[in-house]
Amino acid sequence: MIQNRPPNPPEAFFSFESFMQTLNLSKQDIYQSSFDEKQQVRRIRKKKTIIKNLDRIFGSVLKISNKKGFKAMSMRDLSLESGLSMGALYNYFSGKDDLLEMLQHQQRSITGKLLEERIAAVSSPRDKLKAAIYTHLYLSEALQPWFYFSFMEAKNLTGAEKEKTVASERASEKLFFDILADGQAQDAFHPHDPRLGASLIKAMLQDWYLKRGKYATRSVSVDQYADYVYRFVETFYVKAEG
Amino acid sequence: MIQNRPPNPPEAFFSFESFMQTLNLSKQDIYQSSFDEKQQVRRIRKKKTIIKNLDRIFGSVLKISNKKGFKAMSMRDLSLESGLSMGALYNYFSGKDDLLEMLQHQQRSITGKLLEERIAAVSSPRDKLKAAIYTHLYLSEALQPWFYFSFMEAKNLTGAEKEKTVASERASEKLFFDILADGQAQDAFHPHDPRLGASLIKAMLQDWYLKRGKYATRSVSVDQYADYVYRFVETFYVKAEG
DNA sequence: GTCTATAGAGCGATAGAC
DNA sequence: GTCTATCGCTCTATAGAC
Repeated sequence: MIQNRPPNPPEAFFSFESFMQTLNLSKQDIYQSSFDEKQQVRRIRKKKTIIKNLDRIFGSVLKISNKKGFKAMSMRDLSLESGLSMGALYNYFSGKDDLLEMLQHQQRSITGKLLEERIAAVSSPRDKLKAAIYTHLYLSEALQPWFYFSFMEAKNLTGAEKEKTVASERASEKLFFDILADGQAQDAFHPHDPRLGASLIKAMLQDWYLKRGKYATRSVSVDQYADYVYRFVETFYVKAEG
Repeated sequence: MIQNRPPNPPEAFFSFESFMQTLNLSKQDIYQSSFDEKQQVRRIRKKKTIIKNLDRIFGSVLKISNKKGFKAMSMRDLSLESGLSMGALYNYFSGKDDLLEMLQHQQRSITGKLLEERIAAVSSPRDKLKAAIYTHLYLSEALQPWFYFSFMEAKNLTGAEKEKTVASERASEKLFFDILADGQAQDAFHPHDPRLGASLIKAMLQDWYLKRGKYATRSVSVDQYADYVYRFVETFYVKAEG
């Protein structure tokens, strides 16, 4: 088990359990820094309080919004669900818009960071494809309410938030596009249109967080799903080795 | 072009253009019969008026709801968008609930009817798989706003409507499950788990109507998409012939 | 005792029912 | 057009950690 300088890809790279450890660290960092960055009238000093309350707030926003929509969520709903008073809530954000912005920003930060890191950690097109599929599924498993929220609320966004969301969406699709195109350039993948391919892969990844309940009912684990999706994709794109 | 007793599958079975002719007939029938069935206080006699106005109403409901959600749509919005007065509107349905019910009922009727018909028209597992994929895509292309609406509003439904929607969703997944399972039983398909397979196929079909704008921007036609999806699925499931 | 963090009534604006 | 319910948000007294 204990091993120095793990090979490439490292052991347990394709296991949800070990993925979660990495994620939890990132999440705290991002809570903290996103709160520091906005130099608003800040009266809260204790790091622990900030993280604890932000976690409650975001969790409650997602819970309520995923039931009845962000727009239909009142601040009183949020106060009730989170157990924080109206006054307390407004110490953590400057308004409903700001709250939405924070939520979106954090999801994008975590997702982008981890996807990039883990794809960069491997080298062959085949490994990159596998890493991208697994990591995306692990992320959406760990942060399912965020992913669901982001999808459902996307069409209600306006202005800068809308643009950022669209850009982020495009970037993650381009990531798969690039892997497929590189694989073809290296003669490792079959020459199927990588643009449509990237869309279809994303569609399959998306189903995991949009229909999370269905898969839970059927006791399908994220690792089982990832394995099936990867084999499906591999059969179509990856040329036989040797 | 003119041909007696077309073979199985008939010519132009896999072309969106010819599919549309079948659909337009079905749609009129269903408008008419769904309106006749509900023996409410009916003051409208002329068939032409009924179809014309129901089409306006449903079109408007979908347009507004797909922008801001069905719940957020007021009857005033609908009156404005459809060009019908509040009084006129209430000749066609008894309230917002009833309107929703009619909309859902019609989508289910058309979808179920055409899917069944067209799958029954072919016999081999391979043809059935192809017919199911193409027909589902053609349906969601022709009725994109309906499909989008149904997906987005699903979580806001209650009671009997919710149950019917869930049942319909399950039925269409089972349809793909059965095709895959039959194919395996006949030794025509590889033995990959048909349950997960049905889910993944549905996920890819779903992307067509959820991201319709994206594919339009890229000038991907429904026939191109259908071809790609089918080849993708075929590679994984269908055994080489001979 | 000091000061951070919270409580929750209250304000003005507004959207929807009638 | 009116009227009410509810919205986002603010204000300031005070509870409680140190």
